[in-house]
Amino acid sequence: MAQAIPFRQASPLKASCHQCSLSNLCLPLAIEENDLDRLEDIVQQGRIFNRGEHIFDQSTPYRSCFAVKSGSIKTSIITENGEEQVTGFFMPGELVGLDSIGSEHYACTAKALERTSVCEFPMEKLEELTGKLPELQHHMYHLMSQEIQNSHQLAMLLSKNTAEERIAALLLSLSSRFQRRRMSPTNFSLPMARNDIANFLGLAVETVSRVFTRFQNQGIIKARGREVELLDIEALQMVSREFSRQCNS
Amino acid sequence: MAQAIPFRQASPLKASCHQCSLSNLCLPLAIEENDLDRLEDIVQQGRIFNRGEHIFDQSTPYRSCFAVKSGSIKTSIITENGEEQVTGFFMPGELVGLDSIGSEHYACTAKALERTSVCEFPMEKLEELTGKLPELQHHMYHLMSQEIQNSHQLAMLLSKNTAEERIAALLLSLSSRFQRRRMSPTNFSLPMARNDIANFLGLAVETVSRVFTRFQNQGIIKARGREVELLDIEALQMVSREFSRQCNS
DNA sequence: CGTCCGATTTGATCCATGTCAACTATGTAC
DNA sequence: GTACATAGTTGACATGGATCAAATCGGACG
Repeated sequence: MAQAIPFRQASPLKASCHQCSLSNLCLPLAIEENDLDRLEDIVQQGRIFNRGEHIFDQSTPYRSCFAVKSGSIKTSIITENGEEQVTGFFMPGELVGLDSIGSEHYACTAKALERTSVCEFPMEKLEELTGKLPELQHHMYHLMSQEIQNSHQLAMLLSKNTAEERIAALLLSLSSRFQRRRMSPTNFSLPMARNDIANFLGLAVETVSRVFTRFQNQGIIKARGREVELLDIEALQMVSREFSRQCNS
Repeated sequence: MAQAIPFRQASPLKASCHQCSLSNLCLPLAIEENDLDRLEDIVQQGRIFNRGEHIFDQSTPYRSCFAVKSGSIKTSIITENGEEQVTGFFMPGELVGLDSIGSEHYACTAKALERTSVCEFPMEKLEELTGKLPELQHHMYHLMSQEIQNSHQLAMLLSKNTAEERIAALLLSLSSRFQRRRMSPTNFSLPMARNDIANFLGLAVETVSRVFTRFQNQGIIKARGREVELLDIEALQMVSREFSRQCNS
C-alpha cells in the first residue's frame, strides 16, 4: 500500500529528456542540447506513485528533488502539535523539494494526489552538475527564488485577502498552470480535495464549499465535485483583485 | 535624504571577512580559510544606509544580494493595488535579496530600519564563485531553501494561529536571533515599528498594541515603546504553541 | 443493487479581530 | 518652548469566517 511499484520500468530506462514534452518547463529548458545528456545521466526517470503514496517524508534524510511528469503532488508540513499545513501543489513540469535543498532532511512531506509519475534528481549529483553548468546553476537559483516569491505571495494572500479572494486566486493560478501545459485554462478537474484547498488557503472546509457555491450562483464558475469550469475569468480576476500572479506552490 | 552617503569609506576598504565578527553567520562560514580571499575579492564591504533609505527597490534590475553587517532591514512587496506586505526582517549576519536570485528584477524592496551597514555581493560574480566552490554553492542552496522554509512557516503562522500566538512567535524569533549574536535574548529593542509588526503578521496595528499590553498585564513581557524585556520565555513558548522554529524572514 | 464511509454541502450561532474614533506619547523643526 | 506630525494606545462596535451540527452526495466494495 505504501510501496511504489516501479512498474514496467518505463520502456527504455532512459525515456530521455530530449523527447519529454515538458522539457520546456522543467530543468532541461536551461540546458544546451549537447549538455542534456549530462542531465540524463543523473536523472532517474519515470518512477510511479499511486494516489496517497509518499514521494518523500518530512525529517527523512534529503536525497533528491523531483520533477512531476504526470499527475500531481501536494506538499505539507506537520507541526510539533500534529497540525498539517499544506504548503503547495505541484503539477507536471514543476519541481518538488526545493525547500529542502542543501538541508540534511526533507522539510516537508510530498504525497501523490493521484497516480503520478516523477523524475528524480539525486541532489548530490545535481549539485555537482550545477557546478559545471552555469546556466543550470542560474536556473536552479531562479527556481528557488521563485519558490520564495510564491511563498511570500501566499503569505500575503493569507494575511490580507478574504476567502473569496483567496479561492479566486487559487483557481486562476491553476488555470494558468494548465494553460502552460496547453490544456484548457477554463475546464479542468481539481487534483486536490476541498480539504486540501481549505488547509492551503487557511480556511475552513465549510467556507471553501460556501464560496464555491457562491461563485456558482453568480455564474462565475461551474463546479461539480472536482470538475470545474471557469465561466468568467475576468470576474475572477476582479474578485482576486491582486490579479493573482501565482498564489501557488 | 534618499542618498546613501558612503561616509568615510570604512577604514581600509577591505575590512576583510577574515576579521568580521559575523563570519560564522554569514557566507564565510561555508568557505575554507584559504578560499576566503576569493569572496573578499568580489564583496563590497561597509556600505552605509540611514534609516528609511532603500538598499534596493522592487522591479529594479537585479544586481546583488546583501549581508547585514549592523543595523536591520525590512523587506516588503507592493501589490498592483498599492498595498504593502512586509515579507521579512533581517538582522546582522543575515542575507537579503535571496528571493530574487536568478531573476531579472528585485522581487521586493529593502529598507533600512535604522542606520545600517551592509556588504554587497554582486550576483554575477557570486554565481561565478559558487560554480567554483562547491561548499559555497551548497551553502547558497541551503540559505535559499531555509528562506523558503521560513516563508512557509510564516504562511502557517498566518493561516492557523491567533494574534497572540503570532506575536509570541515573532518575539521568540527575535530573541533567538539576538542570542545568536551573543546579545541578550531577553532584553532588546525592536528594530521595527508596531505598524511593521502588524503588517508582517497580518494583523491590525491596534491588535498588536492590545496583545502587547495583554502580555504585559500577564507579566510575560515588559514593553515600553520599542524596548522589550521578555520576563517569561516559557510562557511565550506556551502561547506560541508551535514552539516557533522561526517565524521569521 | 444496496451498504458504508468519507467528502461535500448547508444552516445556525459565536467570537476574534478588523474598523472607526478619540486620546496620548514621542519626537522633530523652528 | 511651542507646534505639528508620527507612532502608539484604548474603547466601542461590526462582521467574516470558524465552529458545531446535520443532511446529502458519491464512490468502493461485496
